[in-house]
Amino acid sequence: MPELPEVETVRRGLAEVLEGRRLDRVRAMRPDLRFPFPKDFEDRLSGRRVETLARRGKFLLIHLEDRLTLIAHLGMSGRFRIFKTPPPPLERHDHVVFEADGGICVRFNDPRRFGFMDLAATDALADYKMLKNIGPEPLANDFNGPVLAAALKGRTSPIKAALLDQSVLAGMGNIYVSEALFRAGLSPKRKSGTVQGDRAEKLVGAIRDVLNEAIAAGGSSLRDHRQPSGELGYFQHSFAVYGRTGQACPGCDCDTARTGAIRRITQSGRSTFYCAAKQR
DNA sequence: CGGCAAACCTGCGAGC
DNA sequence: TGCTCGCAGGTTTGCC
Repeated sequence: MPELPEVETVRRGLAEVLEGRRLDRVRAMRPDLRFPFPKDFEDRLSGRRVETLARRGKFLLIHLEDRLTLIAHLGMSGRFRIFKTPPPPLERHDHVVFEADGGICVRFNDPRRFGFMDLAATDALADYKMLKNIGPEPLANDFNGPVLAAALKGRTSPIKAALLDQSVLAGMGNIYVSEALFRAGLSPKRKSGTVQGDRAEKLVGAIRDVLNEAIAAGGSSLRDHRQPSGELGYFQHSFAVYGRTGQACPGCDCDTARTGAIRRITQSGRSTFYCAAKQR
């Protein structure tokens, strides 16, 4: 489910109710998600105060007192929901329950269980296996055309695949890659290494714009995503190409009958949507 | 290094 | 109604 905008939406929603609060009790309702919970998961979290919530790519980082960090990944279908005491009955696939002071109950629900949670020392996060090889944050101030161009230089894979590669760029997923390439006018099949100079500059602008707009909309709710408050995101209504096979692309004067308008192709096993007339 | 298929797991909609 | 199939926002692993 979640790409950077959805994870950022979750981060903000949880930060609002959890920062500064003590976790009275944390319970894992099963032994594993994608991976087993770490040893003493519940005991190491219970009783600790939440300091801040951060995000790195699609990873949610919950910093707690005593320099402990809870690392959470939502996989495809994971979501956090906030309830006030008394909370409603547990639902199917509610796998982790956080009870915080002030009558706050947070639950992690994940039908497919591709998500995971782990604990690490806050000061050792840079060495954490799944974080240490991750690429630059697209919304950071120091991310720009030359940085992206350098990361793509010499690569022969399609630009679609490169942007999905979290070691090239952190946080992009299947939706926002298609949308950003459309905005930048770049074919998803273009060789990564040819995205240099102005093309890289334009792509960076497109990536930042689409991510910022999606965050402002609370993310995209296709099926699983909800803001922690329970509200739906609404950026799905702003998609130009994702899931719009056969439709005309917006703001494009391409000849729908001739180009077939928005096409869907498969790249590295995943759907890509694009306009062959506008994207080169 | 690159590319691809398969694996992990459940749910949903389409088609018969 | 019920079955099968294909598809789904992610990531890793193994193979060529």
